[in-house]
Amino acid sequence: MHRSFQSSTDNYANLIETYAHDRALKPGKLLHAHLIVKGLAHLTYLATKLIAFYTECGQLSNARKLFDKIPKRNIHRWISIIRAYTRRGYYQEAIGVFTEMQTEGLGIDKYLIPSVLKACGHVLDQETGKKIHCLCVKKSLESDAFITSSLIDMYSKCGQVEKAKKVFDGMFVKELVALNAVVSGYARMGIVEKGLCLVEEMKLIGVKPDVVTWNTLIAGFSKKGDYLSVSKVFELMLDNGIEPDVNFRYDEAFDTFKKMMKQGLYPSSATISSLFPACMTTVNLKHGKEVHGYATVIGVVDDVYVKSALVDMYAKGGFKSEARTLFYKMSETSIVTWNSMIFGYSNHGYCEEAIQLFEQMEKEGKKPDYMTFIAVLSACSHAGLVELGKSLFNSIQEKYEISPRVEHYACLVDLLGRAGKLNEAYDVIKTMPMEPDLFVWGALLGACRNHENIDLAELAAKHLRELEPGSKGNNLLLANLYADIGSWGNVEKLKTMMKKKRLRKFLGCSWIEGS
DNA sequence: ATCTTGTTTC
Repeated sequence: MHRSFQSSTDNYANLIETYAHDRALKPGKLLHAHLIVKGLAHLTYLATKLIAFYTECGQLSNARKLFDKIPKRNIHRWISIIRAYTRRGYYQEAIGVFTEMQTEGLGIDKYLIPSVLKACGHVLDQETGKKIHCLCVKKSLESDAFITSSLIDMYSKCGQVEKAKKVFDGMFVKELVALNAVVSGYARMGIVEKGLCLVEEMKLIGVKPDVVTWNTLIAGFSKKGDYLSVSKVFELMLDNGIEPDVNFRYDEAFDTFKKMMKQGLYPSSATISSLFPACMTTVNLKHGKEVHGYATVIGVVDDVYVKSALVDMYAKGGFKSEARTLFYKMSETSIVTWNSMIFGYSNHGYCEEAIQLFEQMEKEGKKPDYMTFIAVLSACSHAGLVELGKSLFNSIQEKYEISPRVEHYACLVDLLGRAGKLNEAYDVIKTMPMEPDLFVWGALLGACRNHENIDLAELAAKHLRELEPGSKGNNLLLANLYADIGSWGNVEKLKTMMKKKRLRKFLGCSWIEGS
C-alpha cells in the first residue's frame, strides 16, 4: 500500500472518530458520502470506524447496513459493532450480534469478550454469561486478567457474588479491578462487610485499594444506613492515602468531610469520583453548595461522576434550576445523569417535564436503560397517566428491547393501583414472569388502603409477611386499613398476632438539619 | 493496539 494512501485513510479514520466523539451526524454523513465517491467506503478499516460513528449517533440501522456489507468472516466487523453497541448501551443488541457471530462459527476473540460480558452484566443475562465462561475455560482464556475481571463483574452484576468470588479466588494475580467488582457485588447484595474484609485481606498481599474501592464501600454502607461504618471507611481511606490520580489537595477536602461527619452530617447517598462524597440525600443545600464549591476549586467539577452526583443532589432536593443548569452544561453526559434528572422532576411533581426529558433522550438518540423506565413510569404514576404508563411499559420490551425487571412490574402495579384499578394490578402480579418482590406487594397494599379493598390487602399483607418477616410496617398499613373501615375486631386480631411474633418496630434513622 | 471496576430505585 502506498504511503500517501495509508496516511490519507488514517486521516479519514481520525476524522470519523472526531465526528463520532462529537456526535456530529451531518458532517459524518457528508464524509461517508465523500468516501463512497472516492471508492474508500468499502475498506474494512474505514467501514468499522463508520459503524462506530453511526452507533455513537444512535443511527443503528445505518450501522447495521454497513456491518452487513463487510464479508461475514471478517472478525473486525464483529468486534467493531459489538464494541460500539456496548459503548452506547445497546446491550441486548450487542449480545444478539455476538450470538450471531457464534452461529457463524467464528469462535471467540479475547479482546471482544470483555465487552460482551459487560453487556451481559447490564441486562442480567447470566445464561449467555455462563456460556461465555465455559467457552473461555475451553480456550484457556481464564488466565487473562481482563477476561477474568469481566467475568467477575458479570456474575457480580447478576447477583451471583459467590460465583464472582470463586472466580476471583482462582486469579493468580489479584487485579484491583476484579477486587472492586467483587466488592461491588457484596455491596449490591447488602453484605458490604464481606467486601471490607476482602479489601483488608488483599491489602496483606499487596493489593492497594483505590478511589473506586473506597467509593464502592462508602456507597454500600451508606445505602444500608450504616453510618458508623461509613466513617470507619473514611478513616481507613485516610490511613491508606489515596492513589493520587488527580492533582489536588486531599487533606483539606477530607478535613472538611471529617468535620462535617463529626457534626453528624453523614453522606447518605454515596457519591463521587475522585474522592468526593458530595453527598446528602436529605438535601442540605448549604453543605451541598459548599461541596460543589470545593469540587470547583480543586478542579474536579467536570468529572462526569462528580457532576452526575451534583445533578442528583440538586434534583433530589427539588432545586430544579440548579440541577437543570448543571445538566445542560455537562460536556459529557451519562445515562445516570439523565435518570437522576427524570427522577428529580418526577419526585417533585414535575411529571410533565420528566416525560418531556424522556422524549428528548429519544430525539438525541440516547438509549434509555432499565432505570430510565423506573423513573418515567413513576412519573406517570404520580401524574395518574395510566394509559401512557401502560404503553411505555409495553414499549420497554417491544421498542427498546429491554427485558422488564421486577422493578418495572412494581411501577406498573403502583400505576394501576393508584388509579384504583386494583384487579388489573393484581392480574399483573399473577401473570408477571418472575416472583413478585416486596415492592410489588407493597405497591398493591398501599393502593388497597387508599381504595379500601380488604381482600386484596390481606393477600398482599400475607405475602409481605413471608417476604419480610421482621418488618412491622406492612402490618401497620393493614391495621390502618382495618381502622379506616371500622373493622376494629381485625385490628385487635392483628395486634395480638404481631405481639405473639414479637414484631418490633424498626428504629428509624432520621436526620433533621438544625438551621 | 483494541477490552473490565465506582454515580441513579419502586
